[in-house]
Amino acid sequence: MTMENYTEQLTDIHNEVISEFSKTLEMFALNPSESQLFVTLYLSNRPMNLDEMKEALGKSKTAMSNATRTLLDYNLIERVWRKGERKDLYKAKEDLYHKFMKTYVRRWLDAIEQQKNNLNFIENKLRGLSNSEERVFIEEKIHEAILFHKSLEEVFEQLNHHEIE
Amino acid sequence: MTMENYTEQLTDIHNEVISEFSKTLEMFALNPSESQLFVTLYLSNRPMNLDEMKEALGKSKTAMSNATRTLLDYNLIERVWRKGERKDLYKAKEDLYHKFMKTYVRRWLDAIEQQKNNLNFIENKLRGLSNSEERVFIEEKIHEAILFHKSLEEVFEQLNHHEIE
DNA sequence: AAGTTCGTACAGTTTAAACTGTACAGAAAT
DNA sequence: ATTTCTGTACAGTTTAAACTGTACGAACTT
Repeated sequence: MTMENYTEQLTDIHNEVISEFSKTLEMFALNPSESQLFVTLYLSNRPMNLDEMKEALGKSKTAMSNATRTLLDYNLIERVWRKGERKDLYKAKEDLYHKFMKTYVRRWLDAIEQQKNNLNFIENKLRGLSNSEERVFIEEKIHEAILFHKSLEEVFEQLNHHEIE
Repeated sequence: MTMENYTEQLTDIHNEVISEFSKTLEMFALNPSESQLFVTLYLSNRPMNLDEMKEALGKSKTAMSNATRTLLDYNLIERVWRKGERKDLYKAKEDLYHKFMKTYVRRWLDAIEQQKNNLNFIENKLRGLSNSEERVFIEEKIHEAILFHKSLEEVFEQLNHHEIE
């Protein structure tokens, strides 16, 4: 096998991993650039700067800048300092599974809690109205919806405590 | 309180519930029409036909037709027969939480499994290549990614068995 | 201080998702 | 058999997300 062939095959595999892995990450409300960038950093044996990312994914520098910021927010990557290096460097965080679940589940739970609170507020507003068949029916439905949200919260809380073997 | 005022307030509450509850459902990869339609059926005390849905949500009949089909696929609503009624009638399924989690988690798991299998395939392809520092490094990363997928599968499997109080 | 370089804000473009209106096939009614 | 009605396929439009290129402030270099 020639040298060109070998590195070419490695590059292919590299791209295939990005393609597949990022599909999973996109399921967790990351957009394509964010997902692909994370996997790229994850597969890199050294930290990368914006220009290298841009080169690696064939996208604009702005897209890379935005994606890094989101991934930093989500605590999935970190900035790395290196002496004499002017450009910002980033690497994927270690301990992928825990970091990922923690961040993801947290965002998820926050959103669900918000909606649950709003439903509670609506329920209280409804209590101020006088009785009617219609009112009682809706009240019951809202109550059930709130329980549904509570169940979701409960089950996602469990994800936070689930240990990887 | 006048009668107009009363029903108006009930309508407001109705809409607020649709607004809030559908946000939660949208988090589970349902689109706006599907989410809103589900909540509408959920809050209705009787089955609805396409024209009633269209009226209730202010959207096109085509949108309602598409949304019902998806919700049927996801097993979240069911068709109801009524004597002498020509139009198709639909209602939300009972046992919201279990139906919802089951469908959702199933779709989720199927997708993750697919990507895990693809990563396994890539890993095997890599094994065919001769050794190098680069190869060993990537191989390790792919392996870790597969374990990540396995953990996700495991934890989502648990959701299927989680019981509502 | 003047000149570079870096990251990001912003406005504009492209691409994809959501939605609409029309037209039509199949079923029901007359 | 003809007409009416219902659900959906399809093509086209609107709206939102993703992305790009330019411009510029801040930080660094000379």
